[in-house]
Amino acid sequence: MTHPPPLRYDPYYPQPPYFPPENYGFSTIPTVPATTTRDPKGGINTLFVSGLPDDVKAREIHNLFRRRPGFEFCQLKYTGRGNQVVAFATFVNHQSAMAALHSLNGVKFDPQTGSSLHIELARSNSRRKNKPGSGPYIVIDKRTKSSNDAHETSSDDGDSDDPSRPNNPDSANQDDSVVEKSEVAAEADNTLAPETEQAEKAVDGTQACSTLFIANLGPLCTEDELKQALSQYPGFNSLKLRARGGMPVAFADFEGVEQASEAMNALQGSLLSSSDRGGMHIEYARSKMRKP
DNA sequence: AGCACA
Repeated sequence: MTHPPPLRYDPYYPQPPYFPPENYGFSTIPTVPATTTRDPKGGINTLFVSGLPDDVKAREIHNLFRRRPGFEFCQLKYTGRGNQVVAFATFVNHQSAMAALHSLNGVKFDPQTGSSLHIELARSNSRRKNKPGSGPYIVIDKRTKSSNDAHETSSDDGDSDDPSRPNNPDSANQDDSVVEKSEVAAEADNTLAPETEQAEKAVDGTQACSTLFIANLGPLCTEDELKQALSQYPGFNSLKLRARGGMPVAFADFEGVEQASEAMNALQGSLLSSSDRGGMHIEYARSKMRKP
């Protein structure tokens, strides 16, 4: 017998996906914010990425998505057949996943070969592996050492934690419930580099800033507790916690926008021990913290 | 939905 399903996540969902409450080596960072799989239609927050060269590294996939607002983690999967490599990138919500999809779909991934990315919504959300020590990206290598390319059936759905089935882009998908294709014309021949210098804007339109605004904190949140969580990330400078009336808010200053973004993406929606109203909500602050 | 300190 396993544990009874916790109803607190979504009492309206008949079989809520169970996210184990263990923290993967971290004391203050939970697994996934509570926004994960809620409604069936807009609830997909994982992207399916194809069109990758066969020598792609998981690190490259991670670097491709890590700056996108709301990014959580990704996994690279070497499928058993041919040279096909696919990746999955998971975001905090459907909205941020779509934003990343639109900004990266069709982008030339390798100028040498001219291969460009094809990104669509995954058929189901990725779940973080239970294995401790899993970093910000995960590699699944199903390539067989012996030549085994004569099989027609996909043999990659053996485990239940398989997030989504990669479909061959050349063959028509015979699903009766076809995932709607992205409305972006993928024919556009844009050689846009993924790392173009642009004033990074978050999903909600806020301007990137090296100071973060943190809300949805519990009334008993302490500065030390928050500082402990933030100082795990490089470039963390200082923290200011101020309680205005009821809910406290905080400002966390980082060396640069990049470091602030990293911390925001990593900590978005995560719980502190003092949290009582759900995970932290983190945005870019409207102005940088003054120098001490 | 909540953004201060100078």
